[in-house]
Amino acid sequence: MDEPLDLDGFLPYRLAVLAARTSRMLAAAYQARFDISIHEWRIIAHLAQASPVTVRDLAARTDLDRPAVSRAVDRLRLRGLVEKAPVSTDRRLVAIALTGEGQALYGRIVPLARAFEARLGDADAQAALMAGLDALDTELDAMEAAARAAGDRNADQSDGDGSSANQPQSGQP
Amino acid sequence: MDEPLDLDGFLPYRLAVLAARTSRMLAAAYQARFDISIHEWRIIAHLAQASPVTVRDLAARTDLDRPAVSRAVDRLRLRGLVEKAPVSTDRRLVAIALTGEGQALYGRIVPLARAFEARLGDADAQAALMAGLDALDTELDAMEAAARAAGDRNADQSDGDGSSANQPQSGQP
DNA sequence: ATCATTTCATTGCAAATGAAATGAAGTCAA
DNA sequence: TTGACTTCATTTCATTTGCAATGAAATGAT
Repeated sequence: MDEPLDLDGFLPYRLAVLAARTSRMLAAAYQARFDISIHEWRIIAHLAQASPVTVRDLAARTDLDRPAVSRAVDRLRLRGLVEKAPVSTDRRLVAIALTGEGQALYGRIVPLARAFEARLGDADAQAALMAGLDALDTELDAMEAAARAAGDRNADQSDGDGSSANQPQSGQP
Repeated sequence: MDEPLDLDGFLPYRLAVLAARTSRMLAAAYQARFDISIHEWRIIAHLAQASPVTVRDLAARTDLDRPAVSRAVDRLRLRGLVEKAPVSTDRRLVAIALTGEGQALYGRIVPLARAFEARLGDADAQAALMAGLDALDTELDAMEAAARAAGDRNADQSDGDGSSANQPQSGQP
């Protein structure tokens, strides 16, 4: 090895740090006022968009693992923000939806989220960044597909549940 | 509120999900083989670049909070990968450096990291994404500076330690 | 129909994390 | 010099998370 990695020029690192920072700053807009964690907000936002949703689908859509979703949903349920119902066609499934109270809370947070996003740069800059992220998404999909096609043992092991969780996500662009 | 937020078009969300996914897939390249967590890798990578470093500076550079750094460093120390030494000029400080073993491990992971990055898109695409991320970084800095200048009570509270941790980071471009 | 396998949501366990607290050391003002 | 205040790394405490396990339900093969 000739030179240490230059972290500031290393894309995965740069992406991770800025994403964490962005999340933290957005969360600052709603956490103290509404006592909602990042995971909980993400779940609420998805439920507001498509409802009811199963744990499995919610996990895929939010890029969270299923225990995390299950627990976050239970926390939200304790606060009357979401409700769960069995699915008659498949008794394994649980249908999760926002309550009226959850909808109201969502409506109060959305303006904060929009205002925050508006400060991240003008429309052109944001469009450019989104295009870059879309391209990255495509590359990651390709990498995962290649790993599956190769039947590579290491990749199979490390992708494990992640691969199956991502599959429906890729199917819903 | 007229319409629910379109999460796929919401930049902070898109960024968070792709960053998490990227990190997870990169981590898959080294976690099973070397039993190194994402935080630990980040710390090792920084120590390989600049050493010795204090917990404070390491926390700032890795965008982690100080307890997390302190603990990760202790885990790495238990494995003989890093060492700690007091700083004679300021007894509060602890100087952290990679051991020979830590350097060797770093050297084995770097090719994996580089190979992973190379698969994230061609040089032009990556450069465009990095440019977008740099612009975002600038916006986030500006937002934090504005919050501090306004002396806004809410922003001060939620930024708290984060602001002071980010300060040296901004000063080392 | 039976049985093997897969899928689902939840739970258990151990480890990690975040916020607050702590005690030591340093800086600054009077 | 003393005392107030700040900074540092670590620890405590409560909570969350990740992985594995679990039991129920569904699917597929025979």
